[in-house]
Amino acid sequence: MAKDNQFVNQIADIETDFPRWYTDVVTKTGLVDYGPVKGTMVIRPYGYAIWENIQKELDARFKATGHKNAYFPLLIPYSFMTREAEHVEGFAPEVAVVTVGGGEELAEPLVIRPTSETIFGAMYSKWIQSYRDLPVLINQWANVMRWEKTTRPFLRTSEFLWQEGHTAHATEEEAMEETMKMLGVYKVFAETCLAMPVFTGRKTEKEKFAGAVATFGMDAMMHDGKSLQAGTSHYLGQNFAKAFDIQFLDKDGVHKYAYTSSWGVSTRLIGALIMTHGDARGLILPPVVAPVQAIIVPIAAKKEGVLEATEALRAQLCAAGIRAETDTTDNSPGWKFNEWEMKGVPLRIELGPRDIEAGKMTLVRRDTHEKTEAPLTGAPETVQKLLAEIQSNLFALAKKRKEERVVSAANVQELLAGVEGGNFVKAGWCGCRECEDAIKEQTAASARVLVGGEEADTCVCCGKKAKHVVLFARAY
RNA sequence: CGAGGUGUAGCGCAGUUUGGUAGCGCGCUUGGUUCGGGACCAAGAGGUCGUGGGUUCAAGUCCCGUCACCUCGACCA
Repeated sequence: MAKDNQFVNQIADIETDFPRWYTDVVTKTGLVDYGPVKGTMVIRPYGYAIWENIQKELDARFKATGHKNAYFPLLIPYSFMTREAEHVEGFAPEVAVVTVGGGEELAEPLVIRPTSETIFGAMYSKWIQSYRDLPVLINQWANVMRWEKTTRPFLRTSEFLWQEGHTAHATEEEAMEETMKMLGVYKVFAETCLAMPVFTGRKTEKEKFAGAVATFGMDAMMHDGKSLQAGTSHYLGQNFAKAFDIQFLDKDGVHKYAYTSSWGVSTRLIGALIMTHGDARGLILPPVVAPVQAIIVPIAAKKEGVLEATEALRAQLCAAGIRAETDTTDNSPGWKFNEWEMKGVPLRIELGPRDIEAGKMTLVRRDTHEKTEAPLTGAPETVQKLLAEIQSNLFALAKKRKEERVVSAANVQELLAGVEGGNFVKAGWCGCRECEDAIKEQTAASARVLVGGEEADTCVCCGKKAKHVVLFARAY
């Protein structure tokens, strides 16, 4: 047994101090460090590897739906931002502006992109002439900068990495179909790769993207019952087409404005992952995106044959496509167990003289802590199977929590009680901004998504006839 | 920007009330013994106490200024 708990719990208690648990976990497990400029984060190799796995999975899905990758510039003329009225109003307060270049004051200031609708719009205007040029389906992997007032690693940083898809279509229907299709891609990705169940739906006007006709979002429930917006897909209508003059000559010989969409997910997904699956010991990473899927811990490493056996096993697992590593440091086994558990590695394989003699390995699951033994022969298949089980178990656990913690409310008091109990709250809403603001004021909860296919009688706030069923929650 | 809080070794902290040689734990270095849930022994290295000024024989400690960071609000992927 451990001598005491003093060193086991290097991280804050997850139940009583979740925000602190989160920052402890992201910094102490080597995912990130704080950058020298306030609000920026350095994503360290262990954290970046998660992002690479996310990229790989998403990119394959984008390609499969006909999208191509490209790269657009970081710097955007300030005037671009002002062409779409809502857009500039929404983003102006948080843009970083470059005013000097080469030691001289610039004639026109440049903004460091907070998002790229404007520059995509400017280029699409040049590229699109005919209906034959449509649709244009482009995605870019990039960094963006938004000068946020308060920041937290992954969840909100001044600079973050993301993917932004920008598409142009001949018709409203097609653009809307694209918007919904990509929201669906995000949802499937979140559930199958991140093992993270999500709520999807339309956002209210208040929560809408600046410049969009309609925004659809995907929100996930975090461990403490708060919501995190994990992805968005916007139907932009002709707003940006008109602002940037994206016109095409249609089959009927008439010049028409294109209909555009944009959609994105960011490194915030990593934060979402952590806040969805963590426990008192630290991170739990779903196998699909875990940088290390199986960590091999040699026991009595100096004894003859142990290191040879662990290396043989590692090579065998890696050859089968499993991300396996061996911890060959001279820390004690107990130290390694705790360290790798904190880092969220889904499966630990202990290999010591006893195992080797018996031709076995000892397996310990991160999600259930269940310890089993299995023969060394056929190790890759055994490990693959276990990893798949862990992946689906994580999803099942998160889904169960998600379903248990949605309650209904008939009035603001119930809504308040619901969110204070760490729940998402379903309630009727009349659709007016005043009620939405009043609810935020009184409960600190905001409208996450409009729930489709359900009806309510009265508004939870004013009691008038309800137009929508809304999922309310406190949000990060 | 409004309200609170914190700055002392890489990390976490004590010391500040009542001024008097700069401390503790972890980590780090070297050597040895260990290894199935955060091992042990021994010897080391490491600090302009955020910063500027003031009071004093003497300031981590008292006074004034200033900066940074954290938490909670307003804003947001």
